[in-house]
Amino acid sequence: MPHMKDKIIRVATSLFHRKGYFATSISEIAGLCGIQKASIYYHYASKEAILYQIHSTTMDDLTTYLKGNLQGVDGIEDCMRAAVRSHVRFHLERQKETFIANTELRGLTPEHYALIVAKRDTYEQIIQEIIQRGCAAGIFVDEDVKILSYAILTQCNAGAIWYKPGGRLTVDDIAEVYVRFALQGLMVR
Amino acid sequence: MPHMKDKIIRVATSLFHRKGYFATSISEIAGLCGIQKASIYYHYASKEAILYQIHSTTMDDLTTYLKGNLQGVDGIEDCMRAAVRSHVRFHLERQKETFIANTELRGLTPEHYALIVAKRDTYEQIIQEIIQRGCAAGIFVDEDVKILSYAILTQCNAGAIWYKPGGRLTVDDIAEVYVRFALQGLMVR
DNA sequence: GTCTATATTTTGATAGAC
DNA sequence: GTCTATCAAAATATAGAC
Repeated sequence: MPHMKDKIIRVATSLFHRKGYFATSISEIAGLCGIQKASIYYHYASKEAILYQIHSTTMDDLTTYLKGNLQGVDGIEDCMRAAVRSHVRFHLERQKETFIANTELRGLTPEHYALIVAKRDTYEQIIQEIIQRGCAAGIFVDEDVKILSYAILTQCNAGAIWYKPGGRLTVDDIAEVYVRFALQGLMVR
Repeated sequence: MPHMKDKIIRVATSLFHRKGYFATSISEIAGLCGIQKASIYYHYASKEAILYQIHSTTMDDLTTYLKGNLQGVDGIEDCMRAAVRSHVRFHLERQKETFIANTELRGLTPEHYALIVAKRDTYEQIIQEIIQRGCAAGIFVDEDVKILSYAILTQCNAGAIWYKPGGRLTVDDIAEVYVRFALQGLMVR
């Protein structure tokens, strides 16, 4: 991707994360890119197109990352560990984008909204299928699979809100806390 | 509280929840209240004052509700159950307000932001103290107390996002799922 | 307490030169 | 690929009549 088109995404991601999509203006994005606001429209058709791009690549990368981390893993319990670990790591390493993906859905056009929700459903289904298999096998607790999956995914997202790179705990430390907590909550005693 | 002042809050809460604070205009709020936008300013000094009012009463009510639900409860484990139950119920019963409280902090002035974060800290400390006592007593797992508390609080907030009143599960059903899942994750085996 | 009218600013987006 | 100039619409908020 050309240089400026990339830079616009990086700057917009930073601003959308800090101030929110609606509170961020095209001129602010342009200003931090060192160009005039009219020049933005050479690269993107609208402000919403920038938001959609962020959503789309974030969801694609998240799903690709999960599939890669599940490759060659055997056993339901280990699959679940790998899935939680993958989810947490991605959310901590791409904090700003995942925060936007979780909170700025309302800025999308109805068409784009539907596309992103479909991507999200695909991702969640991979996780839900693992939980489902564990419940059916009797090694996971007998609770509502959707509630369990949302609970686990959301508690991990929390990390992306308070995590500060370079702090007391590393990404791997935090990921393992969530893996242990989620698995302890899931496994029957 | 007088009639219209109340109605403005109810209408604004609904709009902020559905469209977000920045995407909602004063004229939309006024329109749904059946008055002109200028009349809003007789009741509130600014749009931000409306948002602050929502944040402030929601946090106060949340904390009051928790304290009431902990009254007379003995034992660390039962306190934790009561706390999670209280948290989930409040979030499901006051879905719109708690969603705003969790996602629209950035619309506040720096002064109001500091006040609301202080209220939130007070609330979290009550929960963290219970977890701390459980860890110290050796009945809860030996993990980072802040991570655990954020994980539990956030996973319950998730309910407020997807919960539809009148659906398959009642508020109490859902609360008990979260109580069991959180406690199972916390208790040492 | 609500109205009409308006001030002021800013927004997203477009046209056309270079 | 970036610029200047500009449009049209919408925003928050205020002034003053009733």
